[in-house]
Amino acid sequence: MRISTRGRYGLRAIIDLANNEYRGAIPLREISQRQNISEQYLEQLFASLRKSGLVKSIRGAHGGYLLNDSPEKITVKDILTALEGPIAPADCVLSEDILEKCNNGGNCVTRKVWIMIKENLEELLDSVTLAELKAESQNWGDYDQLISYSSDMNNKGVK
Amino acid sequence: MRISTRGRYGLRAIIDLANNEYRGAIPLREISQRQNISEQYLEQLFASLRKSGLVKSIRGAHGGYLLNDSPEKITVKDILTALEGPIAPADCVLSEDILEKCNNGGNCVTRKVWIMIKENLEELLDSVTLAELKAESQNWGDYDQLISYSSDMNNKGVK
DNA sequence: GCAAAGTTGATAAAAATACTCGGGATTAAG
DNA sequence: CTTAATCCCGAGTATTTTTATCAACTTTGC
Repeated sequence: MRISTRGRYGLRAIIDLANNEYRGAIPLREISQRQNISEQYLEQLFASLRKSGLVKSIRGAHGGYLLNDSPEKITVKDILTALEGPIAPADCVLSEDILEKCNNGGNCVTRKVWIMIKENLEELLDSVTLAELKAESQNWGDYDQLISYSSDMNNKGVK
Repeated sequence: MRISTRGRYGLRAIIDLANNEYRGAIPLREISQRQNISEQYLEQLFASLRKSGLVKSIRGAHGGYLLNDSPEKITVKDILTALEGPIAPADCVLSEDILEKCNNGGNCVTRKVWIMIKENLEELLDSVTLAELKAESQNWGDYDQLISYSSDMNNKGVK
């Protein structure tokens, strides 16, 4: 039950963006430096965020990324789903197609457990918005400083 | 946010055990056949369950496994934790030792999210007992038949 | 035109996962 | 006491997933 670095870095990165976009489009280079995540990896993460419609990009010189919606409308579930794919403890709760391949046809005790986990987690993550995380991070004073260095253990850092 | 096959197979296996132990110690061979999980893999899973005190073993001919406690006292959290390790979306919620290595010293918005997930999940999983799963599976009639073939996608089956 | 930025696809390295294998120890039954 | 059934344990391996990195390309402001 771990969240991969995609989700962990990505959430940090989009909070960083939310905290800075008042200045206009934010290039990944900036986020990379503040969050100590390689620019190239961030590119991958923001590609996912963009395809999910959470951020929009402005190309060319002085370009960068902006939130595509107000932070109040973006939830942690949106963000983690964009980065890690659907919340599904097991494949059989992912889609009906896959469920059909299962000989139990859904009459399976364990499946009920996976569905319970999925629904519980979705509700929880949907209840927290990016706006709340942004506000909270700003309460601590200089947000950029606080999370300047990796908060995650397996961050290799920018080279 | 996936549960590995250890957790998925293991939960099925211990439900199977709960459903059959009224007959005495159940050898893994039996569970292996009913659940279509290789005996050798089951050995690994039951080693974990035994070390966590959830099951006890009887060695020698006519040996096998028994629950070490009444099913009412065993929760899904106990089972999944035994099989997959502690529920921790990120390392920084795992132990104080690891947290100390984090430059933020815990003042980190994302960490709050991971703690929230952890606590929510633990409470949820602790609220479901093996007794409940057992009862539910028996309501469907012949439990053994119903879950005879893998309910999981990446089960290679017994050779 | 040039430099700053996003876009894309390939690929490589590392880690975790999902098993398999072989031998050893224990014990009930005949 | 022998045999077969069973658990026990440590290695080893194959596969998949994760975590990146790289290079080439496109877009655009100045």
